[in-house]
Amino acid sequence: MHNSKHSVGLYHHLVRQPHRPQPQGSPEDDVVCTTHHRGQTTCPPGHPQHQMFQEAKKMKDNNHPSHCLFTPLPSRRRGEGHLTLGHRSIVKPAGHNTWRDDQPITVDEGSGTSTQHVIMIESADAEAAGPGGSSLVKQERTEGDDPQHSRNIQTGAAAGVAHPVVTEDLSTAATPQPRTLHSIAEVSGKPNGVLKRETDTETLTVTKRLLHTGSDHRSDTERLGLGRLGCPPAPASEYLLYDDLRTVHSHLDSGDATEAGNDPSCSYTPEMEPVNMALGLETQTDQSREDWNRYSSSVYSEGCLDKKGEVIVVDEVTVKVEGNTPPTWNADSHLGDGYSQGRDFLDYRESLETNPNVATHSPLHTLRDRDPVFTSMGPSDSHNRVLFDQVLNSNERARAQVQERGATSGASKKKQFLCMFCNKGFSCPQKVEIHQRVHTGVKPFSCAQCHMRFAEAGTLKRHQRVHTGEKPFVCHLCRASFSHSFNLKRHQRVHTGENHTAAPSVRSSPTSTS
DNA sequence: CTGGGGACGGGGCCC
DNA sequence: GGGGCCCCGTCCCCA
Repeated sequence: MHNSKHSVGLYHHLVRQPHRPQPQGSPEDDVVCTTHHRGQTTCPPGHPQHQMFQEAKKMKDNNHPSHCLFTPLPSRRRGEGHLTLGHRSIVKPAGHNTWRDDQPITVDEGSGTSTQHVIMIESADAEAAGPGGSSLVKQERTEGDDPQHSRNIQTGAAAGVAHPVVTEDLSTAATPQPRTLHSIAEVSGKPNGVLKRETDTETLTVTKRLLHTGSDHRSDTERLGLGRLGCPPAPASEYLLYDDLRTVHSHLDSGDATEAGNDPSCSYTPEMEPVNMALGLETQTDQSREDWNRYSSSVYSEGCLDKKGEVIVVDEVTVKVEGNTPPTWNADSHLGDGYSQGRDFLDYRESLETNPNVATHSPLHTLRDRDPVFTSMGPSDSHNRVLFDQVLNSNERARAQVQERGATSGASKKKQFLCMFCNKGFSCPQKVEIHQRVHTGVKPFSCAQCHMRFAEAGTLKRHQRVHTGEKPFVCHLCRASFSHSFNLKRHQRVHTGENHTAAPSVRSSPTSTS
């Protein structure tokens, strides 16, 4: 099974292709729905992921730190792509099952309505294109606005500067419409950057993300609503991302690799709001939102502020997305290989299959129980449903087994705080919160020098020795110094002749202890 | 073999 | 005394 870790924004569901001529005369600012080209051995030239891969490679070749690809702080600080809405609805013209040509989209922003034109050129075979389908989307803004704004629309989609997300048309989803799934893609971080994608496939291919919006210019901390402990804002500003079982997790909001590549400062970081992360499986019913808020609250409640005000910078959060997909349709799983650093993400499905607590903690269950899309699946989706239930049932059985074991051991008492994703137990909630960043990709700690992000404060502190050149760990035998304590210890094995590979690992993987 | 990030456990401090 | 919070040490892994 392939596990890959990406920063959100690496793969963008909708990616602008500014410099590639489109086959149908699409303008240079066309937005392309990036999906998976199943059955294709090579990525099509226009495939945004292919492009991003190339651009990322280019950046890497130019010695851009890899993280720069995903850290467009300045753009964020300029306010580009910030969403202004906490909630919105998009009205699809009646009688249209799909968006085509230049249909205006009315975006009800609550305070006003703007009209956009979305050109969607659906792929010939949406399903063949993989989850999410493949569509060319052009959007125009007819509402009078400044050119810069329009530019933001265009770039925001690709750059992920905004918080490109895909939302679900709840009003539509609430209505039983089997075989048709809806999603609204937030192309830009601004209200005008909205498109709606609708596929008529019979497969569950929804990639939906509810938006967190806020095109304000507050600091990231403020925008995130982080309080003293980085607590999230009220539920009204929450947003969720959820994929269905078949949705490729690598439907990431990409950065505009082209722009990023052109930016010598590596300042464009297509990051998402922490809560936009591809946790998948969530829906925006009130109940589930509340559940998620509880979760996200815990996620951001710890250590997100720089108490010293010097080096630990709270900023946007890089979100990692679990890129595993079923092998049969994960045509793009390789795309993340060039970018990931550190260990791979846990495979959600794998964790779900082994997670005994998934029945009570996994958003997957929430999805099944509450997601209007999920529940609206028609008979043709029964197969998916069966598979899904099989997974859940196995999880429940495992959960019961673990509970039995826990009842007879003291471990359950000592590590009573369980990760909602992998069910790993921890001794205190803070540990869980930190641990869950493994799954969520939340990295609240940003280096002021290089904007690298870290999930833990200690890691940032250690990282900064890279900049300071401090190497406090000195070998007393050879005077070699190291910035990393373990590197010293490892180095000393050279002197002792100890085979560092001989020592068995006592650290268990996050999935092995559940 | 080294550099460096990810992840986690443990301990200290404070309330 | 217990829990929350934070820091540090440690190990793993990859480049």
